[in-house]
Amino acid sequence: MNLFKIYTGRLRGFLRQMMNDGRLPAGLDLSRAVVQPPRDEAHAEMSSNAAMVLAKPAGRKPREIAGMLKEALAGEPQVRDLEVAGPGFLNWNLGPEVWLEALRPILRQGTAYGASDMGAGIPVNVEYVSANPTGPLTVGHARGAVIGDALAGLLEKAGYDVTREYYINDAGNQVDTLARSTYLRYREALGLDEARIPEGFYPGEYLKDVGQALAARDGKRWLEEPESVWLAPLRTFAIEEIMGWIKNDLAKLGIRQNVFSSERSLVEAGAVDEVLQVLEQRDLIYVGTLDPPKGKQPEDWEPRPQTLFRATRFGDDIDRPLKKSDGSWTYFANDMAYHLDKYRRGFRRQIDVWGADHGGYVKRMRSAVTALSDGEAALEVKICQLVKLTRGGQPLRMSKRAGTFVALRDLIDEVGGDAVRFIMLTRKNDAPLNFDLDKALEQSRDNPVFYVQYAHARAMSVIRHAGEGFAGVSTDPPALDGVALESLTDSDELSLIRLLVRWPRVVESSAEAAEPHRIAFYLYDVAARFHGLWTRGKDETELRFLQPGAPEVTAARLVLVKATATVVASGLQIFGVQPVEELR
RNA sequence: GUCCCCGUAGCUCAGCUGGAUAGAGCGACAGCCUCCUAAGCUGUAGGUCACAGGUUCGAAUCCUGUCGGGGACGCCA
Repeated sequence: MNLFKIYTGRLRGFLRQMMNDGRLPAGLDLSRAVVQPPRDEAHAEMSSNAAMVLAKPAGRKPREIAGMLKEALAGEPQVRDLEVAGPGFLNWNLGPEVWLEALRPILRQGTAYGASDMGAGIPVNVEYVSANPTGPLTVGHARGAVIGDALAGLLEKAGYDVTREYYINDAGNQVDTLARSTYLRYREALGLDEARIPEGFYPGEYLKDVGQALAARDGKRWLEEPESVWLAPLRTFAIEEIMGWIKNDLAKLGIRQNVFSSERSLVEAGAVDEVLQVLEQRDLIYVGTLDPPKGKQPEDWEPRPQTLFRATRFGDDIDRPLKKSDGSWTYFANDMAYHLDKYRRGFRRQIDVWGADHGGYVKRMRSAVTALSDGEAALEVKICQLVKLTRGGQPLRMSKRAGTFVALRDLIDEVGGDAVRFIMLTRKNDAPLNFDLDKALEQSRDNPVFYVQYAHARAMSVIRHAGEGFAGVSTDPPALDGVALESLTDSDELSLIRLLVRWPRVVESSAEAAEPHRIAFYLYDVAARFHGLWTRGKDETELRFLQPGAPEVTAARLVLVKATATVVASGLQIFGVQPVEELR
């Protein structure tokens, strides 16, 4: 149920008729001819660009086509105030009863309202966070986590079959370094060494906890053993420990991924060899020597023949190495194996959410997915820009080396998971984000979490009041469903209704663009109109939602209030944020 | 040197994939509480959409170039 979709369909029906009876040339592409809310609500309630879009291919003047459409649409019983405007827009209004009736599905469907079948159950894999298991999550990771999870929720709402996935980078040098660093902390926990962490080890204090946990579990078991014995078990132990923290932090944000894929398991299962096979079959692999990188030149650069993937065939800038000089696979080779695995699990559409520092990696990975799937699968990459933490406008220094980086759990403890989630979604993923700790706690219009939650709480407050002191008015959805709505006539009421009715459209366009932040802005907009209406009731008491002595009016307004709360809750659900019943 | 992202009001940012007179918040200024939560609301001021070309009925949006900011550039992940 999406009014704009319905009218787009009708309009295209008329256009097809015109093509059939020769008033328009046959074979026109109608896909760009749509019915939308106009940019400026003052113009009309509905608007179509059809005449302008079709003018050129039809060889007719926009206003001429618009005129024909106007005539056709004039026969629709609900359409009124039809007019051709500007360069060829066709504008019209619907009778208020159409908008009022559109409120009912909101109450009937509850937070399911806005769901779409656009995705048609197509499987989509969204991979996000995928932080190295070498330390706790930072604020930077949180952004990718939140964006990825909200995107997954959005696509689900839009009818896709979404899998939420985390790729554990538990292979390679970094986790070996983790194991060695853990060993030092383990000795420290047993009182053996002063904790002086040499160069080349992870200095983070958090590893003390891992060392102690290990000592508690295994006692002195590893003390006399050589590295070759303890490396693997300590690595496993540390990774499991830290993944536990990570999952815990994610849970506090309401994020639960369905699948955790282990890089090491994939490699050990021979997934990289399969990649090589596929590449060889398609002649996409060769041994060659790369030119040294321009600009910042590594000191130890020497030309060396390497095993290369022909990424340039798929739009990358250079071919990419698959093997390190010690003979082990590059991260890229492993990652190819992982994405091949996702493809073989049935995902033709894959989305990865990465940090800004991986921007240079996008082309090669997209190339890889195209190559490995022979063009059947496509990878989209959402790059998340940096988060700048401030407090009262003053930047907080974040340095991993100095150990003063802000751990995600500290941020959550200070401002709460919901605030973290919502604020991280108030910017597009590819724009930098300022996160002000004071703002996140502020209870003002400046703080979008609060502002949107307040709208929901206010709505619920009205419904509570109605339930307490209004004879003849029921607040149950089934009872509200039968209520007459004609008394909703104020222009601000109708304007709020039109905004609520746009919700399914917002879901679809946001999902199509893979931009969850649009939901945040929409919810803010809904909140603003609701607060506005509320406050008008201060002066104009006849506009208050609850009208003693007028049960019909009160009931109709309760439908609107309930619908507002429902749409807000439906949006927050996509974000994994709990709508609050009241503010404390 | 190459590639990617960004540049919109004093500040922080939207702008529905090319539409009509470019919109919010903050800050500034002027107002609104006997009353469903003033934790809110209303109004005013503020713009060469970085710049220059191009594409077209129409450009903040698409293309090219320039300037400015950020990120990336074999054997880290």
